[in-house]
Amino acid sequence: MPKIVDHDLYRKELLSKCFDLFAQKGYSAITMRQIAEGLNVSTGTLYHYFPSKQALFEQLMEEICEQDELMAKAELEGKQTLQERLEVLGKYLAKNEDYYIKWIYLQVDFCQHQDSKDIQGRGTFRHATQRYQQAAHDILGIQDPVVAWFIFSLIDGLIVERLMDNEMVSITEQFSLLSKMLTAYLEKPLSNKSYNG
Amino acid sequence: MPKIVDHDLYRKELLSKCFDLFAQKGYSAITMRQIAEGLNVSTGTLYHYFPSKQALFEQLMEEICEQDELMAKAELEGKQTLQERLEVLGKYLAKNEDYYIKWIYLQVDFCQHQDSKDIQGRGTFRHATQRYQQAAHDILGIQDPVVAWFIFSLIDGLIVERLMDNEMVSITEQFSLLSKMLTAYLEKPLSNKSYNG
Amino acid sequence: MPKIVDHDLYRKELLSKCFDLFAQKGYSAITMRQIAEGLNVSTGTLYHYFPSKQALFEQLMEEICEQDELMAKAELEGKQTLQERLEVLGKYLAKNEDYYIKWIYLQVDFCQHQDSKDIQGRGTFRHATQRYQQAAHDILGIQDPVVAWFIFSLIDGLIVERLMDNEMVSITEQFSLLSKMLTAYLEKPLSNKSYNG
Amino acid sequence: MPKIVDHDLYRKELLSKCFDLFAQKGYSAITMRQIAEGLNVSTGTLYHYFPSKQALFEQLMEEICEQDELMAKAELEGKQTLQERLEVLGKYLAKNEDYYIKWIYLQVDFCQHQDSKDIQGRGTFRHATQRYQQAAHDILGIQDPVVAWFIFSLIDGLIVERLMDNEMVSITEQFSLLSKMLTAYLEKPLSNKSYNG
DNA sequence: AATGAATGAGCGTTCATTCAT
DNA sequence: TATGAATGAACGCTCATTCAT
Repeated sequence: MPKIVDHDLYRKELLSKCFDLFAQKGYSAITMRQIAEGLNVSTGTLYHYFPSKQALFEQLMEEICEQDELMAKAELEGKQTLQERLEVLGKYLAKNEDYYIKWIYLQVDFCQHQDSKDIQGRGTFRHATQRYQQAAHDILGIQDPVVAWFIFSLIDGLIVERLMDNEMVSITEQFSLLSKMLTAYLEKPLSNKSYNG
Repeated sequence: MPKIVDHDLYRKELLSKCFDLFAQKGYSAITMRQIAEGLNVSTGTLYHYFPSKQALFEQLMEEICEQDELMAKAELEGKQTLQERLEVLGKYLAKNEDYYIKWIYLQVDFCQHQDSKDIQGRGTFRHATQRYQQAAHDILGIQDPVVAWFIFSLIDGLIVERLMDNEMVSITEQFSLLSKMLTAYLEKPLSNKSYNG
Repeated sequence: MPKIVDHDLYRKELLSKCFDLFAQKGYSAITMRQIAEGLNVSTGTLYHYFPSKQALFEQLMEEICEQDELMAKAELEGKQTLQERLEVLGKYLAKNEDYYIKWIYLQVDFCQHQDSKDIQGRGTFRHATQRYQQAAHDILGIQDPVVAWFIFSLIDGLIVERLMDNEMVSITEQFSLLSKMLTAYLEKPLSNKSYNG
Repeated sequence: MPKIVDHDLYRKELLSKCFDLFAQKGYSAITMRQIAEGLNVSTGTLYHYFPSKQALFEQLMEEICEQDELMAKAELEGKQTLQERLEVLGKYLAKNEDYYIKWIYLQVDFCQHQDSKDIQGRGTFRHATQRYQQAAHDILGIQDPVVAWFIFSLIDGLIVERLMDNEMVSITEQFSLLSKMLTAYLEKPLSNKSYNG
């Protein structure tokens, strides 16, 4: 009888602990030794669960994509008006700013890393993009994809500004402005609402 | 001492050629040898002009910050209305999308790198942030800083989406929407225009 | 204690399956994991039967030495004339060329490995050498040790040439020549037959 | 101006010093660090001259093949009769036994290593084989290829026996026997001299 | 008896950096 | 000024071996 360990469960446990490590130093800069130390295991054990640094990173991305979606959905459940939803979303982002800064770090790393290496895991990201769009419908109740991507882009941009330590930008403040702009825009009776309407 | 002039000139020349190299692979992943090769000089020569990889990177960031601001200003010179300016800015960004994707890569790298290493060059970035805000005034003619940062954040976010290869997002389209939303919002007679307006 | 019997039997069973594994990759290049996989057991089980990689290898050598001698004897049983015996031996070697190539690989590995490491198992090989000489008597009916070692050396050399993928060398052809040369030499009435008579 | 080093010359110098190192421990068992130490350079320098361990080994093989041929030719130059040549060759091999034991170690390593890895450098060896055959003509003045390969195989086999520390085998003694057998065989008037003679 | 998770030293290789020329 | 040879610490990864189960 082997040592009783749920291989897959432990793998996921390790995975979730890697998030901060990768985000803080970046994919290339962090070493497997540092990750192992951060996880309180030996390098050998780390390689027992993940075949390579790249595989570890890709598995992490996938895992986080899933969790991120679930978290966002859970947060917005039951909110009715757009204003209400935006407010909740803004507060949620502001509260979890640190998390989303790390998340952006990871995503940018992933893309940079994808550009130069073999095009593994491209599917993962495509998939994520589609899910995000779907999430826009589900979460915000917005039909127009241009508006949906406007909001998502703004969110990304706000996180990026915060990541750059820009203290002039407040997520809640910006969400408040977004809410007003959106209201003004959507209420305006005349003209087509979006470029390709 | 005419040599000094040559030295500095050549240094800036090398610097500008480093942009793509750092952006494509990331700070940690690219090697001094690769940079030297890309610059068609020996590693010795590279170290003759830059004391270290970190210094090279920091000098590059500073250089790009300056150039970026100049380019943006030049682009928007003479435009009068906000709509006109946004349109020109959107087209400019769309046209130079690849450049700005690289620019974002660089900035994110820089921040990640700053977080973990000695806090060198923090000044550089702070400075840049202030300049950006100033640019909002000068370039877009927008007084309200919240609105200015809204636009800058959106721009960052759009670039990030493009960087992630999100083909659902079109910069010009989004700028068109921004223009309309902004118009609707600013025209609306009632209520205060911004959170802390 | 019937378990002891099983244990030893199973150990020999595993041992014989190791032959190809060591021969194909070499002592240093093959890993205990690969051996375990090749034997369809876990590394733990492998270590249950053999205290170390080195011990496993040494036990293998001993085992093969014994089997090799038995096989050769069995093959030549009942042959009367030298010519007849040489022919049978040549055919046998040609037929089992692959086996003897592997055997040479193993022996060379063993010696190389002996030279550098602790001088364990030196006895094994000495022993084997003496047995080979004895075999020359028994198997070929040759009294003169110089001639006996001539033949053994030639066999080794032919295998080495085949191992080096030398397609110009045919074992049967060479044995045919050996037979003729030996006949011519032994028939020649004059002079002492070997260097040190 | 760079440090003045004849890159290629130094490379060959390092190469020739690697011979013993590889021969003593075997390709897989010796480490690049050990080689570097043996060469009195850093691992970095070693990699400056050789792109990989495999490449180093292959270059070594090629180098030794060339030198080996030259040495053998130089040794036998001017000898007239076959007996004389065999005697000289035997003495030469006996004197350089240690060298040829190492050479065999290297060759066997190379083949084992070739079998399992990419089939690089196969050409090298084929080439060497042909050169050896050519050498048989030039060096020994033997026309019949079967006899030529008989002698080469015997040489290989003698070296292998010595490598296995078989003290019963003396190279000069065996060469003396070879000489006599060959004389007896070649003098014998009747019958065809060799298989395809 | 048998498993496979765990370890950490050590592997082949790379890298920022130094320095003789 | 400019070169590229040299260094050795550190990288991603592997391995023989141990041990809890």
